[in-house]
Amino acid sequence: MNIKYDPCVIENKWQKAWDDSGIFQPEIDLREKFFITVPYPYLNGNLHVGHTRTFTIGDVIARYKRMQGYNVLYPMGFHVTGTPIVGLAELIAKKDKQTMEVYHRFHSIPLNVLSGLDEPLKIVKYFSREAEADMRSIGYSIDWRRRFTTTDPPYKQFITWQFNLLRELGCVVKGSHPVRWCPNDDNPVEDHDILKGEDTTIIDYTLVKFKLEGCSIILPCATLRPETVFGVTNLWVNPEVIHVQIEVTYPDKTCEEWIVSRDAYEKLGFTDKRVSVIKEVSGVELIGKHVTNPINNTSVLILPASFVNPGNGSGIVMSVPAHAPYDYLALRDLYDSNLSQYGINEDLKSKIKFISLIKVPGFGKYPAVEAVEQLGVKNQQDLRAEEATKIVYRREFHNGELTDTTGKYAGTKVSKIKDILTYDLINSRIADIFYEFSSQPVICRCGTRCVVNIVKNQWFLNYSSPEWKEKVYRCLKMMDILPPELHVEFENKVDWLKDKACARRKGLGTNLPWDKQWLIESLGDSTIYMSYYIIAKFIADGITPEQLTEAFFNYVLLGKGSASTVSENTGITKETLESIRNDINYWYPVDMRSSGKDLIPNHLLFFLFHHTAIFQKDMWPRAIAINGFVSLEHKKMSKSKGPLLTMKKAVKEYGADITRFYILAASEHTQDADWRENDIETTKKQLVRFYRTAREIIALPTSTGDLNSIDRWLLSRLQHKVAETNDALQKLQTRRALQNSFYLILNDLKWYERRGGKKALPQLLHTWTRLLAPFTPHICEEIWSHLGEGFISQAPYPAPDSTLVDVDSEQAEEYLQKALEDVEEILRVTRITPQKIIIYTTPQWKKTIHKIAMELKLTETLEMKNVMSEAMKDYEVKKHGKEAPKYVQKIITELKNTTKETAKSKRAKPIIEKEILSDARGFLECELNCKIEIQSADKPNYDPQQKSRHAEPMRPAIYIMESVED
RNA sequence: GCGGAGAUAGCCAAGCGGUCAACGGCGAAGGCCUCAAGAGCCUUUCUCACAGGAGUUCAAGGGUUCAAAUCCCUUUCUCCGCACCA
Repeated sequence: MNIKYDPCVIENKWQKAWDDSGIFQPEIDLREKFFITVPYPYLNGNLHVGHTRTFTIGDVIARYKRMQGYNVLYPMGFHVTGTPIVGLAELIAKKDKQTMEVYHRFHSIPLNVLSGLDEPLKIVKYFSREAEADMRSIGYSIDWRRRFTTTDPPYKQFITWQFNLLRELGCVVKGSHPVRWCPNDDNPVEDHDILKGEDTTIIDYTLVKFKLEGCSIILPCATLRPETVFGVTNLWVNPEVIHVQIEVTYPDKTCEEWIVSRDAYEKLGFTDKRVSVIKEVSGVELIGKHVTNPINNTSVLILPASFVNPGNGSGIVMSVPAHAPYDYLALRDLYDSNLSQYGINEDLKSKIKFISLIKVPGFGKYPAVEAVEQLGVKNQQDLRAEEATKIVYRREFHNGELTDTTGKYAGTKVSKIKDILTYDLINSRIADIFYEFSSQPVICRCGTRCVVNIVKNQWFLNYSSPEWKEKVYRCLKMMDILPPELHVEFENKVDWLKDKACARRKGLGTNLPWDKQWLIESLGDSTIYMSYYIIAKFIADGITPEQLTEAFFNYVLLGKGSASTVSENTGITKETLESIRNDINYWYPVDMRSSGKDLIPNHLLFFLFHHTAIFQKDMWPRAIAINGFVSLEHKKMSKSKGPLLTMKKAVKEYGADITRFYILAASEHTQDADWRENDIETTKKQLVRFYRTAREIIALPTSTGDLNSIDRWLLSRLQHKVAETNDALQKLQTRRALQNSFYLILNDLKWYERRGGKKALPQLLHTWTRLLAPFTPHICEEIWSHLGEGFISQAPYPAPDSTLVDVDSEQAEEYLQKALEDVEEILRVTRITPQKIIIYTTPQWKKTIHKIAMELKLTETLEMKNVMSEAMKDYEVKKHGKEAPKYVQKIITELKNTTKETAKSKRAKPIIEKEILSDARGFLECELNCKIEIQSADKPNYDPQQKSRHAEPMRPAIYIMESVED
């Protein structure tokens, strides 16, 4: 072995050896299979340390399972479908400053190469080559024969088949949905295209149609609480605002006349209705008129209110003073004002009767009134009005129930009513949906103010279907989710998932087979592609896209039809077809999908939905594992803005094994890992050290003779670490696995060497190297090449060997460590320079009592009198009859505070203290730099300070003689 | 707002009813080794203590228990997702 640890040399060597031997290119055999996948990367940049974490976890499990004897398949592909790559090409083509800067600096792309990446296909080609090189350079055990890109023509055939099938199965429906829209670009606005208002969401208001009395003109009111229509006492119109009377044409050609604000008119232009202005109407004109509440045909008055914002909703607001503090306040403010200018002369106080429609604990009939009074809100401008509103809305929503005022809806929970009522109102044509941003304005990068647009005739995957969801729940029930606490999260997300638009206009991808003007949305085409890895291997052997017919996929993936018929139709030989089908049967389903936590509410969900829709139960995924993100020195990474650390750069700087080790040990499961320069430097030192230790052990001459206690101790301790590591890996706890397989073993090794151990080193290394192989495969191969046969990647993974567990030696060492610690502590506290130290072993009578107490603890009869009566039968104890009760009392208190299990484990064979101390005398003298004498507390030769009294089982007494000159 | 995760010593982070003053790592201090540096090794790192001890801790407050960092309740704070974007 080379003296110096040179990661680069070792890693290149073994990567080549793996590649040449094809050991990561599995074929069907008699072994049990294990199919593990991670989400393929999206290629709008180089792979970074975030990918590194997810992919390395996948690789560790793949390697672990392989060493456990499974036939493991770990494949990889590339995702390029969608808009970001197209967008990136455009940005590069026009030499966008930030893009060039980020991709040059953070993605480490030479400027001359970068400027050439001005077309999507060039980007795909460049990054897929880089990504494969990166993943090879970090030593992933990937079967590269199965690699593909989502725009490959054969893959498109696969997607085409999938979507045709989904449509046949009734999973695809047509509909429309609201999106953020830039009228200038005439396009939906994505998050990164937004200049202002990124956090804005689209809210769906219910638009209730009040009819102006005496004509058919409609005054629509937008509300988030449609149930309150039962409590409307009046409408609010802003007298300052000029409204418009418009003609509204529905898709079914029916026409209505509405009066709304000008803003609302413009927004309506982007809905599924056609609108045109008839004339302007001032707010003042409307005030004082009456409208009919469509829900109960009551007549309500229109009143003036300056708070009505024409930019929000329809510009006309319904007033529910019983349940809306603002409405109550506005009304109260009007009580004393003169409204005769609007032709209103009646006394509002007596005319307008509040209508209660929600019953909620903690409030009486009119929650709004009560809240306003409790908080002492003065008027509409008072800031506490907002607080009152929040309190009322929240309580009503969560605990409220509708009263008899609402007729057939009485008794319904407020939290459930919105969907039901809106549906009913729309059906009877007295309401409509009106979309609005949650906050204004939303500005596109081009500077234009965005609107909500309804994209019409869009294709949807109907994830909201209860039957489909039911299948997914069933699938989840059978699955392992790691960490298990996320199981609930998955179920919640399934519940929450609604229909999802699955077609888009822009980007790379596969056309919707039955409506070619649409492209299949990029998450929809990444749901069952794990099965395609199995087919991909055969496609590489020369099958053309034209041969990949629907019948082909139906046969190989679903087992429908027969090989001979498909062979006739496609020209693919029957044997090939059968062997593809066999491969599918063998490898599928996916045994584990390991992924970052960001993919839970989208990709992983769709992964489950599509599998349950397309495949039979036995092909449904078996497990999902989730991991967290990686940050850089506490800062969030960003592909497009930086900071970013690429996999390439990390491997180049530190080497594959160090990078792998570091990222795996940095954190567990869903917790985020923070990449720190300083920490990875120490990881480097650790591996250098491991290498050196291994080299030294290998160079050791073969030792003979029996193992000593300390050797047995080392090997015994090793078994616990092996067991822990295996357990951690089963649960995908890479951090815990490394803590045990590396740091804790290293610490044992330090103690072992300090104690002068040597004989067990080769055996330790033999196990240790294999234990670490999944994490740091290259360095382990290198060491293994001096230890064992073949590749360590194929060597058996260590399992705990119970025959090597040696409780006695572990207890002996614990005893010794404790004794040493005690001496050191005394020395520290007293600051004595010792001349000689006498250690007194436990007297026989205490051992006897200890033993009796332990036994009684196990039978739950640990009482003073029981111990005493039993102990006093012993002659030695009797001799110490005076001291005995005190010791018994002490031991009882101690044991009361421990569990039975602990007591049991401590009860193991009583150790021979004298022997342990005598064996370790040389060691102790050396450590403490003075003479050590061992005496028994039964009859000490020399005990000037009566220290021997302190001796107890597992804890000797100590007397330190001070050096005279100090 | 909804849903999820979390708050542990200077920092990262384990523990999730008794073996806990609390694994492990980093950082810091002292010592050994060395011509020296680095590496390595040992010790210390909540407070107090010249005999192996004692005291106060695990976001805050309350509770259950013989026993709580660990279980229950309340409060405060942090992070993540909430979609048509991969």
